Amino acid sequence: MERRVRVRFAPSPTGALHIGGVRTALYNYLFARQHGGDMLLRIEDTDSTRFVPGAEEYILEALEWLGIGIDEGLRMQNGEIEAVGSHGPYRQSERREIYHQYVKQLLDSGHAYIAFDTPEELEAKRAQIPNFQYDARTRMMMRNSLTMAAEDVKALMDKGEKYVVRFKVEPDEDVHVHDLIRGEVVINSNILDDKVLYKSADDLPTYHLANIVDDHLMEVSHVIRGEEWLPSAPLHVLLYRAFGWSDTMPEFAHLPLLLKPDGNGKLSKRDGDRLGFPVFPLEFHNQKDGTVSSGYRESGYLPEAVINFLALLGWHGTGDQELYTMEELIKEFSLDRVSKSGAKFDFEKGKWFNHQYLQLRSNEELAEMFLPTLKANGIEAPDMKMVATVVGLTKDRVNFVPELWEQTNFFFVAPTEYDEKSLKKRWKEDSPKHMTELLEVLESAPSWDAETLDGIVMPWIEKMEYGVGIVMNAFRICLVGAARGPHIWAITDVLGKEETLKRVKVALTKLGA
RNA sequence: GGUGCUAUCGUCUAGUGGCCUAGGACAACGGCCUCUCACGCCGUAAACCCCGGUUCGAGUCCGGGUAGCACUACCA
Repeated sequence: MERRVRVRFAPSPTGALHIGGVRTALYNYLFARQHGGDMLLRIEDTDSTRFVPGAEEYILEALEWLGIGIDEGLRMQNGEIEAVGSHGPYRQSERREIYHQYVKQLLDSGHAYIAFDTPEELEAKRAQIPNFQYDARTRMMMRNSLTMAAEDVKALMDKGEKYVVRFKVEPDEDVHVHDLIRGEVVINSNILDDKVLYKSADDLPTYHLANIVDDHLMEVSHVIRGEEWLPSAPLHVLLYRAFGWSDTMPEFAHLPLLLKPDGNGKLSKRDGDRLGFPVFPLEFHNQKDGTVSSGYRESGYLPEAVINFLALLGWHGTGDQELYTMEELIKEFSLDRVSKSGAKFDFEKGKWFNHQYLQLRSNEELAEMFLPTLKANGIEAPDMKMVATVVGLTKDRVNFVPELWEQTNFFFVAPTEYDEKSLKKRWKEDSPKHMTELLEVLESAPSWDAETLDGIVMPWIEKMEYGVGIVMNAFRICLVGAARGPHIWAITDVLGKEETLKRVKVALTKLGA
């Protein structure tokens, strides 16, 4: 009996979508596509205190930008959020009634109980007893429906006293979790505590309950999530069993964590700020705390580069291939080739990926993407054909679109000053004389194309025995303002005869004739 | 503290008992190309956490240690 593959990505709208979360979404997506299954998106907003406005839109927009398609649940379509599928609603905050029903089932079957202990009382217990845990050993000394008479419980509830529902974990049992990446993980139930399944604070279930109920109801076949969930997986197995859903319990796969590039620990938002790279796919303006976080998209990353980079952080194909399109990833991906150990986030390699994918985009496309940077530098309405040409001449030397500016600025703005180091090395005593003569040679050019210019300038240099490097580098300084840039005839080609000659003349006046 | 997971070049990783004098990529370094700066190409340096065991043979299997990480909330 082969079940239809259905996976879900279930983020919490508590801020921008972390890059580790993006990778989890990606792996889910690849797995779903490969098996011809469904990729669902569900919003896990059961913590009303941590809700951040705009986070949900952000998450959906980020996935859309990256090309991680959603088949069911919530998705962004042309800037609008839409819900598709027959297993909704797909926001947990809208599923209260459903959870009520299942909590009742657990209560009725004796798998859960009501507890009146306040957060303050629990705090006191923890302070009083070292390593205090609400479990089989301690629950009989707490204020709950196990220790109190039924009528007292009812009385308290009728009085409106706040209470939570806790899962009753049976002691002394080895709970087996089968993990597709790690194999069999066994944990004794003694170390598990009687987790709160339903909170009194906001009349919503905790993650654990909502997660199991939803995955069951939404017919999820595989739960692919971060390793931080591995310790609570036994609890989830126990919950499936308590509900009587063991037969259809999903398969688990716990992904390795993304670690800080330096030092130790999990990659965090702060690392990005500290080391100067984005930790989020898109720029995010947090309305709750007023912070702004930079994003890959705004930093000039191409979505396909981010995807490729992320795919290889914790997964590797069978050969030496490093460059993968989404289609290739869908074909090649497999959970048993996912690493078990955490991966330090190597931002440098990300740059390389972007460089690779930048080369694959057309000059016209890149010119369009370059526009905002040009505008920021005061170039308002450039000739797009010219921009495309210039981009084509320089794209192989940059990793990001905005970097194109430092490679091409001299095409748009004539140099007003000249790089000192270049002058020292390339502007010789004879340079003014050479440039003055070169001016005449160029003036006489029958036409203004690379071939013609090369055909008259080179023989002239040779005849005069000036040395190609001496003349050309001085010429370059006149046009660029420094000893850098593409081939000189490519530059003159874009600049045109008039501008080229003008720049040489200006240089002669500024640098001394 | 407890429980669990993990452990190959600086980093991401290949490696599923002999093909490993450990392969690839990023970064680093050197060279080539060249009118410059880059790109590109070629090359160099660089790793099996430690100790036992199993085996004819261990990076690969087992045990112990050590280290790192995660979890240990009415957060997810």
